[in-house]
Amino acid sequence: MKVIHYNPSSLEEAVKIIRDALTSKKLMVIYGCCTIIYEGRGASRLTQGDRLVIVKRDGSVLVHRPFGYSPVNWQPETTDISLSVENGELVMKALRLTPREILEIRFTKIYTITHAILDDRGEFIEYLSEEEIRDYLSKNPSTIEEGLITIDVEKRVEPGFIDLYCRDRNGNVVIIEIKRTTASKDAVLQLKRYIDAVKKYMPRERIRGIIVAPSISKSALELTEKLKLEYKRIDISQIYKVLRSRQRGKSLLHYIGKAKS
Amino acid sequence: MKVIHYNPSSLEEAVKIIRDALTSKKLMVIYGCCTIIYEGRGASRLTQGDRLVIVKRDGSVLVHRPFGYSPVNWQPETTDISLSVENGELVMKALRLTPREILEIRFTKIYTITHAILDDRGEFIEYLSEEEIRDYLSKNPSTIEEGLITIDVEKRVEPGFIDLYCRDRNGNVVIIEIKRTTASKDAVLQLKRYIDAVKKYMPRERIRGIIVAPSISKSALELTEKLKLEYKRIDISQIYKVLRSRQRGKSLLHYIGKAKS
DNA sequence: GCCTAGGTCCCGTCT
DNA sequence: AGACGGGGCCTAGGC
Repeated sequence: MKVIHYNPSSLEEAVKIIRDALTSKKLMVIYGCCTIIYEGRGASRLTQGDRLVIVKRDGSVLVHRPFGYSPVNWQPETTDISLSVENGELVMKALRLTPREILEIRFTKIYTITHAILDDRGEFIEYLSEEEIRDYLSKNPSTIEEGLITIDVEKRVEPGFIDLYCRDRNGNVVIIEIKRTTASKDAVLQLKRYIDAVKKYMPRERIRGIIVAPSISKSALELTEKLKLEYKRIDISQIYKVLRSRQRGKSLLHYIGKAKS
Repeated sequence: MKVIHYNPSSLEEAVKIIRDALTSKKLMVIYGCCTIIYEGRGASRLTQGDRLVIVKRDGSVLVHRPFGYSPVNWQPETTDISLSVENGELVMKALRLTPREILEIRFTKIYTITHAILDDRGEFIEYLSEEEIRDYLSKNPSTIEEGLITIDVEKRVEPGFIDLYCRDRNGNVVIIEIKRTTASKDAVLQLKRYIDAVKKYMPRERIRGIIVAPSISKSALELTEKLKLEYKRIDISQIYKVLRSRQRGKSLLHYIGKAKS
């Protein structure tokens, strides 16, 4: 990777450098003093100050202030970035079509521009996404309850997708909603919706519903009881350990996340 | 703003530069080749590649790949960033305490480091947040329906907060749920929960529920009808114009967002 | 294109 | 500290 670094002496020069970087699809970082206008789903103004502006090769634009995780303004993947100099300001406009939104960055001063082509073909591997936990539990339903049998995974019903559609040792239908983190009231209501939908098709069957999560909020647990649903705690780090031991070679650090039950 | 730019010739030199920038609370941008390990609420690995790493003065860390809005790995506001050189790699560890999470960036090569103190005291002004729309509608309930009177705003009931608690021209209680963008099924269910909660206290009254939004999804509209609720479209750009005309001096661009009804 | 659901969501706010 | 809801959420997947 070769990083090229400029201290443009004028905004006109900066325009040339930025235009070059855009056409050659480089990643670009600008330190500059700017004001920002955004209009689209919402609308905002940011008065003058020093910021870091990042333009990526797919046209995504990020404006960062000196603190905080989130960009103060942004545009995800724009096809259309225009540049001009107006009234002594370098104006960069990033237009997005759906939804129709415009981000306008007006630089009064550009301190430095760096750009480079990043050679990034790295593989991103995620462990213990909800999907992975669902896969594990669908193959090991006894983790949830002895005698449970998985009938369907991600079963489509009217309101959405049922994580696990099972039957218990007594032959009852059991609908399972999995959460990777603390289950909230929303999760319980989601489960209730699925049960109501399934009940329509089997009005005479007893249908159980279980929230499966490492922890649950107090009000969510109350709601669970009120709606005659169940909550089953699972140990994520336990699943993690089992999966790790099966994937020898992929050595992982000790799992440090701990959720309360 | 003074941006300082380095091309460190060794990882040891890079450590010194980064440590300096950290202690003087600067914003720092690193172009480097690295692998990344994250463990916390989830866990991930990213194999080797060129990336942009940003460290802000509050200790937030962002790792960006050459495309996309989202950082591939991150840490929002860490108190503890440690640096070392191990086996020919510069290791930066950012630790967060609640939730307990660790981000480990292992650089095999650092191309450039820039850092600066950004003087950013700009004011960020947002227009038409849900709160602003709610304020407007509470003062102008006839926008929703002729004869409507606002009784309470953000009224606390068991499941949460009712946006607007009103009475119509016939004296019926009207519960209003406002959405700034397309209303989803969740919004409709939220409204239903509020109505059910209020019905407990006034079992004999007729209680109407209205979803107020610039647009609504097809299935949400069906659910609205099924639950005998109502949907009222509002024109955000109209409210925008009225508010703009009242705030003379704050000239705004023409509102470009258009949501379907 | 719309809609649904997840996310290391982040973030503010309130208890 | 947990809990709850909003966000220009973003992003992936289905239809």
